[in-house]
Order: sequence, then C-alpha cells, then structure tokens
Amino acid sequence: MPVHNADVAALFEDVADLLAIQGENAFRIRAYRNAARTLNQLSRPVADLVAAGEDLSDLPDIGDDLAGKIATIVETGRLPLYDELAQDIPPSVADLLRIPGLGPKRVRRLRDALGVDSRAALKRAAETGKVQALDGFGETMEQNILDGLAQMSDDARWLLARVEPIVASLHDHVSAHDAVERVDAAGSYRRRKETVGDLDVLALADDGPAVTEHFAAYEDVAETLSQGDTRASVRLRSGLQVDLRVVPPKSYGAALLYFTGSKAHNVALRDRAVAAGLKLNEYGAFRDDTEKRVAGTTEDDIYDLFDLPYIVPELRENRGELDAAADGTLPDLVTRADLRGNLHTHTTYSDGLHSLEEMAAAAQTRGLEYLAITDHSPAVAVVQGLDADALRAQMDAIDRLNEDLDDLRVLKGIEVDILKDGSLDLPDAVLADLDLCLCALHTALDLDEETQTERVLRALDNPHVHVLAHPTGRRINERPPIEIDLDRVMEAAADRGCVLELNAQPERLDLSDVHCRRAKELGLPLVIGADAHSTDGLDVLRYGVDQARRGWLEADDVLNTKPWADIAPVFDR
DNA sequence: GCCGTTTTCGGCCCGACTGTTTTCAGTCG
Repeated sequence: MPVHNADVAALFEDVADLLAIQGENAFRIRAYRNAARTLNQLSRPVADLVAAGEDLSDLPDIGDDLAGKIATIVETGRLPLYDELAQDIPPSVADLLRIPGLGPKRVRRLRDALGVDSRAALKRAAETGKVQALDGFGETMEQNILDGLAQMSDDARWLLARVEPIVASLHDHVSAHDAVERVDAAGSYRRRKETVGDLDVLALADDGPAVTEHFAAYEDVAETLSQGDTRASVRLRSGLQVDLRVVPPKSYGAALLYFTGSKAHNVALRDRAVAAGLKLNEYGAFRDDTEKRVAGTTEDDIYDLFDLPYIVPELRENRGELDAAADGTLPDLVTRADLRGNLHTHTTYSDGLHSLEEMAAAAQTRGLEYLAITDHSPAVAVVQGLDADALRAQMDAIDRLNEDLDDLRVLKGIEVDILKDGSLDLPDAVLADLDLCLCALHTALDLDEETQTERVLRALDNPHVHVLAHPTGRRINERPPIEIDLDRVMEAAADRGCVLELNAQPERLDLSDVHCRRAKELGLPLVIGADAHSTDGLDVLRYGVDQARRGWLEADDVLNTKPWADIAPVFDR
C-alpha cells in the first residue's frame, strides 16, 4: 500500500498529541506539528521523493531526524516512536484532546487520577461527579465536557457555499449597530477555502462591549459560548460557531491580517517581523525597542513594512507566497471575469433540470461566449443517459439552436462514463463527431490505486477524449477521493494532449488546491467546469475560480479563459 | 526537533478568555 503524505502527516500529529500528554518539551511537539503541516502542503507524494533518493531535510521544518522517520514510514508503514508512545497512551486517550476545553494537561490528569481512558469512561466519570472533584476542574468544566462529548458526532466542516448566505445575514445584523463602521468575515472563509470550520468575523468599532452585546443578541444565536469586551463567541441555530472580534481603526488592518490567517502564514510573517526587530500582533506592528506602533491600519501597510506587495487571502497558506512576494513573482491569479465559457453542462436530455434552450439563455445572461452541453452516457444508471442515437439527435438540436444564436456558441459534447475496464460507454464513431468529450468515473470507485490509475490511463488513451472530469470523485464530507496516482494521470494527460477538469461544484471542488498547483508545476492546463445541472448551476463557476486561485493558477493555466477557437486546436489530438 | 545576513547553541508567536483561582494555569486560535 502506498503511503500518502496525509498518512505521514497524521502520524506526526498523533505523535505530537502523545508527546503533549506525556508533558514533553513544547518545542519538540511543535516540530512534529510543523512537519505535518509541511507534508500536508507538499504537492508531490513524499513516497516518490524517498524513492527518488531526494534529501527530505531540504523541506521546510524537516531536519535529519524527521527525514529519517519519514523514510521509515514510507518504507515500513510504521513509526517505532509512535508504537512505543501508544503503548503508554492508547489512541482513545489522545482522542479526548478533541473535546473543547480539554488539552494535554487535563487529559493527563483525568487518566492519572481517574483512570479515564476513553470517551465512554470520561462520560461515566463526568456523570458521576468525579471530574468536578478533581484539582483544576470544577462543576462548569464537568458540564462543558458532557456538552462537548454530545456535540462530537457532528464536527464536519461547512461547505463554503453553505456558509455564504449565513455570512450575508450576519453581516447585515452586525453592521446595523450604530458604532460599527465596517464588518469583514475573515478566517478560512476569506481565504476561500473549500470548507469552513467556524466563522471569524471582525467589526470595526470603538465601543467593544456594546458591539459584542449586540452580536450575542442576533436572532439566530442558539448559545453564547463566551462574551468579553472585545470578543464574543456564539453557536448559531444552524450549528455554525461564530467568533466576533471588535477592533478599533488603528488596529483594523493588523487584526484583519491576523484573523484571516492562515496561522502558518501569520507565523511566517511574524518570523520576518522578529528578524526585522519588530513585534507583530493583532493590534499592529511595533518596534521591539521603543514599543512604537509602525503599522496596523491596513494590511497593505503591514506587508509594506516588510517590502512585500499585498498578498491576496487565497495565497496566505505559507506555501511559498512570502518568498514569491519578496521576489516579485507572485502569480497574477485567474478571476471569474477571465472565464469565457463553461465546458460541463447537463440538460433535460439526461439529469439536468433545464432544457438545452434554457441553459443556452442562462449562459448568455452570464456573458459566456461558449457552452458545452455534456450530458451523461447510458452507464450512469440513476439517470437516463444518452446512447449514440439520442446523442446524435441532441447534436442536431444543437446545430439548429446555434443557427439562432449570435453571441453564444453551443458546443456538442458528452460526459461519457469510463467503464470498469477503462473503455468508454459510447462508440468512437459518435465521439469523433463531437466538439468536446469529457470522460468521468461514476462507478467502481473502490478499486485499488494501481487498477484505478490504469483504468483512467486507458480511457485517456482514447484519442477522442479531451477532458477527465472530477478526477478524484470526492464529495466533501460524504465520499473520500478515489485511490489514484494523480501524478501519473497528470503526466499522461499532458503527454496525450488532454487536460483535467477542476469541477466547480461546491461539494466536489475536484481537483483540490494542492492538485491544481501540481498540475501547473507539470505544465498541464485545467478547465474549470460548472457541472451545471440547472441554469443557476452555472453560478458555481466562481467557487471553481476560488479554488484555482488557491492553487496559484493564472488565466493562462485555465483553458476556458481563452476563446473556443484557441482551445479547439489544443484538443485536436 | 528545527534553525541560523547577530547564532551550530539557545532560542522557538502571542494575547484573550475561562474557570478555578486569589494571582494564574490551561486552552484556544
């Protein structure tokens, strides 16, 4: 079984948790967490680097020791240090760290004093009042633990698209207070991450207590978790946790930067501050010696302090954006306005909600120059897919429609299923007459990596195929990505003159930001596809653009920023 | 355990809030 970067990262995180419970040196613990972060953000499989004999200690936050441990994990699938630690502290104890309010110290005390070694044991101890009797615990803490245990089942992150309307109404509520001059949702929401854990909201105002009070009185608040003079934290009826910070003007830029994150970006920026004799926190940037404030009103001022240009939130992940900013090599990121067409659209011919004509009209309304109609082929059993005859009939209908359209070209396409053996669900003869052929997996998603990769490569061998749609098949919070060697797939696609799709549906966003960046490194362009099943479905393109931006993509890296006349030759295999 | 344009040793981001305290430890982000 190949060892994935996320596996190694998770193992390091587990080691960090166990060391923390043991009371180890905090910096050693952080070293494991930093290394885990590096691994999670690495665009290449670390197993490949090991196989190629590359020096892993060249990677940030990975020295000789951890490089050796990574090699051991890749080669054996195990880490002796972890096995050793887990003998003392079983995973079910480390799991207790996930309960809000419980950190390593308290988990350790629960175990040592009460023998608590699992969630079930903790629940029993709390219910019988044993926890509150413990040093450093109390009645409130005991209740918080019981609440936390009850809440743990539904801790999935929220889809960005689902949080947007919540942000809009919350923004209205907070803005309505007289003292509030400006409101921003920061955090991973502002970085346009595909999912949001909780929401960080900033309000520009001088009267903190009044604003946190007003915030806690929002009609959708189910529970106030904490409330102070400058901060408040609530859980909404929807279950989403929202943290509000009230900030005065002179600190607003520093606070926006701080609470937008990512944490890794902030830490890296503060490293630069320390090196420059400055202190950077959410109130501003200050001279170390004189404590004098030198920036803080805007984010621009703070980046400027380090001779850096403004870095957009989507790039703030400490994945090289600070160095790129210093070198003047930040990417000129793709925007929604750059997109000229959509290459993934369904209609009533298969499982779409709207007709060919309605979809074409919706594309025109949105200013698109071209729209590829790509209904399903027969193998997708849950919908009525198009067989060769039905597809030919649709092609005729598209020809007729195009005669009536001036500023939109409707393209004849298909989303053809890749069958289990890698062959396609429609004959070559009909595929050959299309403008665009997407291929995609919808069945047999559980094959092992080697088999799945070979299956997809065989599909890409078909000279009529242009695009591999939603390449990993994941559905966020519902279905994990398939096992597939994407590096091989991307290289094969580049060889064969086809491309991969970045599917823009909010629950897919498939490829991930890291994969988008890898495609760019390999010189493989992508297409951003709405996979629209209705007229409104075309509006999700912007989520695809968000993801592409997080993957450092520029307009040139995305094929459907170009006129169709420029794309067609690319697809002429 | 990592890292170095002051350093190969001695640092390592830092402040708010809570709960259990009576001056602060632990947790969180």
